[in-house]
Amino acid sequence: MFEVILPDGNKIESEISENWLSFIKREIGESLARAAVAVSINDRLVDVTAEVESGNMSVITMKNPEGVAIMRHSASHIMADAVQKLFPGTKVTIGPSIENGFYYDFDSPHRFSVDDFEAIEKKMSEIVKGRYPFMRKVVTKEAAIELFTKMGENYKVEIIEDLGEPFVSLYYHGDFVDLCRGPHVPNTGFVKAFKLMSVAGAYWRGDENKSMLQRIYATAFPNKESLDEYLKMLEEAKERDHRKIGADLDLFAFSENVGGGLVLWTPNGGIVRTVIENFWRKQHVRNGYNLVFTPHIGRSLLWETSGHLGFYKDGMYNPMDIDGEDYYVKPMNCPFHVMLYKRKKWSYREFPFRWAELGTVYRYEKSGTLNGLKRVRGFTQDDAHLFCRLDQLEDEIKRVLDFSLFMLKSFEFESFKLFLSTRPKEYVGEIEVWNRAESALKDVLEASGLPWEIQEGDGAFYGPKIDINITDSIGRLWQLSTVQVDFNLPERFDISYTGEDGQEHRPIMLHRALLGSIERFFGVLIEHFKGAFPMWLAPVQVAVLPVSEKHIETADKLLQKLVATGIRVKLDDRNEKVGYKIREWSVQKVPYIVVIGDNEADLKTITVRKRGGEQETFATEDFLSKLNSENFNGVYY
RNA sequence: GCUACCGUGGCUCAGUCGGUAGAGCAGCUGAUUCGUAAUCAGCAGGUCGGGUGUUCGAGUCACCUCGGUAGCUCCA
Repeated sequence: MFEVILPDGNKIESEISENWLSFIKREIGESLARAAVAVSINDRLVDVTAEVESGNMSVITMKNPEGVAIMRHSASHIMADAVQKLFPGTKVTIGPSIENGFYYDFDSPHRFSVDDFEAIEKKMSEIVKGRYPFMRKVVTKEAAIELFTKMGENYKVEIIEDLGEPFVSLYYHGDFVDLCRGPHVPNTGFVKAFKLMSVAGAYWRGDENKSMLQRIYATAFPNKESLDEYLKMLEEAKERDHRKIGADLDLFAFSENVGGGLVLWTPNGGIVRTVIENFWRKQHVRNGYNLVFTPHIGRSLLWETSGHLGFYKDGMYNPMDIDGEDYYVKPMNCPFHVMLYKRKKWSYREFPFRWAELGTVYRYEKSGTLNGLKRVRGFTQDDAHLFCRLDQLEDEIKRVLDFSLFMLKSFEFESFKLFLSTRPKEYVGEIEVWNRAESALKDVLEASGLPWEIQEGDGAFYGPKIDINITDSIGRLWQLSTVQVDFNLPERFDISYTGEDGQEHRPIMLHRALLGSIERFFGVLIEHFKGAFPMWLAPVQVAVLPVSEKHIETADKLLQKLVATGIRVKLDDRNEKVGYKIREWSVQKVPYIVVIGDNEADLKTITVRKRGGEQETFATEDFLSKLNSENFNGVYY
């Protein structure tokens, strides 16, 4: 006797021993039975061919994310099957579903390349067309080891041995068999739309000391339409790639003569950065911060005390010898800010301190990890360190969070997700202080009303933290802001203040960055706006185009007015047709283009072409004041 | 750092089986003086990322190296 409770609360009783498929068909409906890819029973996913059991049950179809993941996992088996049929001698390892697709890692004498994809996809289609049922078989560990040993699948054998389970499950489809926990779709015909994406190396078990396997990335969707939609989104992301736009709009550059991961800011990128930084400084002063500056290098003693030389030496560049002393290029600004603190004795009355710096730091990143502006070796943190009393902590965190959201919103990021990382296994400081800090952070998160998640044990050893992620204009998540509590550095540098009681107390230190690094932030901004910066950030805000030579004088008058208003404007007096110039400035994504011809001879009114092509005629003075307000009166220029 | 792939004038790309490089755009010069996404003509520009080797001969093959790309590992 089975009692199956459906999601709507209905209870179905059944005496029949059968599999879920026939149960669903009889008790719920045939169409659902056809669509079912798996069954969730008591929050456990099983095959539709599994035996009916009692509990809370729901049918998983491709409409559920789990259903799609199961289908992708099945697709990875099909891909492994196809690859093994086409390339004998290929050994299989693992092939999970991942976000937006799946992969399978192979060990093969054959070097896979995109040229193989067509053949593999064709073979996969054949397997799909065969509608081979996925069949689960539970065998003993020994039997499985014997089977895979005979097949020469030593990676599978290794997995089974490490599992340490007496029984393992195998999945068959056609003549292919793989060790697998399941579940899988009922048959290969459920995989309807798939595409191989790329091939890359991956270490066996993610261990860089183990052998390198060949990973084939692929994706699969419930139908062709959603696959195409996904491929289109990838296209869109590619078009937005800040490296491409950065070159097209001449925003930044790299030079192999300078070195990998070292950014050259061009005049165009330089002005954007200047505007961002001026805005940043202004807002920091408004928000009760003091601006400080510290050197790029410091003596080894500083880094010994901070612990960087102990823990993060690999990320630091080799020291330079100055008068027989080792000096290091800074990978972080904090030790300098601590030294600013240590220059005198402080009273509890003086807290909190908020010291901010756009500090350029250098860190050794492995060459393979460098990526445009997103991952570089020299970058500028929009850093600040706060020193406060424990009783001020919550307030300060709240201020940072509010400030951070204000900054991000100013750059037209609208959607946020927050993460709280808590105490890891290895930590410094007292547990009560940790608890108090964590609960302060939690309270702030609760009060924010924004979506947040806890990442248990993910904090740094020196303190808990909050990270703020933004969603960009095509839905990608980027981590920008971070606030970290630090119990470690105050201890290491032995900093203190005199309390109300006349005793020395240890202050709490906070590290925080709002934009993260200016370089990375710029990269994210470029992709967010697809290079079409809002007017206040655009390198060139207005282009003035005289129709012919005789209009240059008038155009120049307008130019002078704009310059006087603090607008970044370019006069294009080249001997070219208007259409040609329009095209060039449009491609450069300039917010406003003004054509000056006979109609504008007196400059009373001008016709403005906005980005996107729309035209509007303004009284010149009105246009100037519109620009002025959009440009925040030029205060950030 | 590891694996795979890529590297031809400022940019995008062509270059067959190894026989000492070709186009468009950009640039320059000249003509044209023109109303909202490319006017016409001419000129100049590269020794093929760098190095070594194989060969009578290498952009084309091999090895090394630098840079980049996709991942893996890492990311205080």
